[in-house]
Amino acid sequence: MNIGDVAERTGLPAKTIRYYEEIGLVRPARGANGYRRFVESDVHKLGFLGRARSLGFSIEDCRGLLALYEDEGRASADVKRIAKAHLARIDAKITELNAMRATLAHLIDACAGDHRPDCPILADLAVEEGGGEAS
Amino acid sequence: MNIGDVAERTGLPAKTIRYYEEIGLVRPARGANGYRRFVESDVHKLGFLGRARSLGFSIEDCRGLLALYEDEGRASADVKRIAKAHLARIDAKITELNAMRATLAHLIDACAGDHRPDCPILADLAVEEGGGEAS
DNA sequence: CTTGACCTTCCAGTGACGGGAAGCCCTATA
DNA sequence: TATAGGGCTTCCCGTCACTGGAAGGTCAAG
Repeated sequence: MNIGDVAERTGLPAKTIRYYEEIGLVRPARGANGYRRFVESDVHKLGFLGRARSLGFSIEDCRGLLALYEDEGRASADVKRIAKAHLARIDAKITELNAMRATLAHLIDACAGDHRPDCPILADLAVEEGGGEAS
Repeated sequence: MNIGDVAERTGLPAKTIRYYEEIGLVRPARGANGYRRFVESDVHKLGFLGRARSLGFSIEDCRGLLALYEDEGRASADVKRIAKAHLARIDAKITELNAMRATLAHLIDACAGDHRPDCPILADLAVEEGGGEAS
């Protein structure tokens, strides 16, 4: 199977697949013409990678997960540890974004949004002390 | 004022301040010795930038906000538009992260996390169709 | 035999900096 | 006055996970 077919089947761009080979996540064989020749297990691995990436796992996480996936004798605890660490990062990011969202929504709400120059958004960004309190 | 003092007062690393100059967000004067010489308005602008960045505005957003900030005759609607677009991006990101979080939390919950190799997390990543449904 | 799709490698750029080297400048102290 | 140190300068590379594009080789169809 050529890279184009694999791209279609996995939903990953060909560029991405080449990149994954470059960093050693997959090792497709090569045909006499120099083309990459993918077998089913390559496609399967790339699908795995695509789904793990879409869950926000980093490339290094994926490398670890893939190694565990291919290790028949792994302990599920090892996988769970990686997943829990990632979940914690997600939670931290969500918390951060929620805080931003609250501040920003408050400022937007306070801004008339008309032709006049008065703007609480800019006023808040201009002050030295952490503004944004609704008091 | 030298860059070190400005870094301390604004909380921005000196590297970041130099970068902001490089991309034209600030234009500090130069002393005879080649050192950057910051005046109060520079410090104020950098503080503005730091706060806008901490709210997640992109550099290009910041450039626009800064221009509006310095334009006495701006319409608050222009500021509000930028802020609302950013809020929408934040909301999209939060939605995406919540979806990830739900899937991941579900998988983690289903994983025994012991010495045995059976692992729903890997099983889900291995299948072709979008798994993770609690059904 | 040509066209056009597909494949290859290599190089550069993204966003927003951070690390570190090489070298100049300024001040304080011996 | 010599020197030690800290701060400042520019420059270049590295980050993360790709993406775009150029230049050129390969293959199937007409």
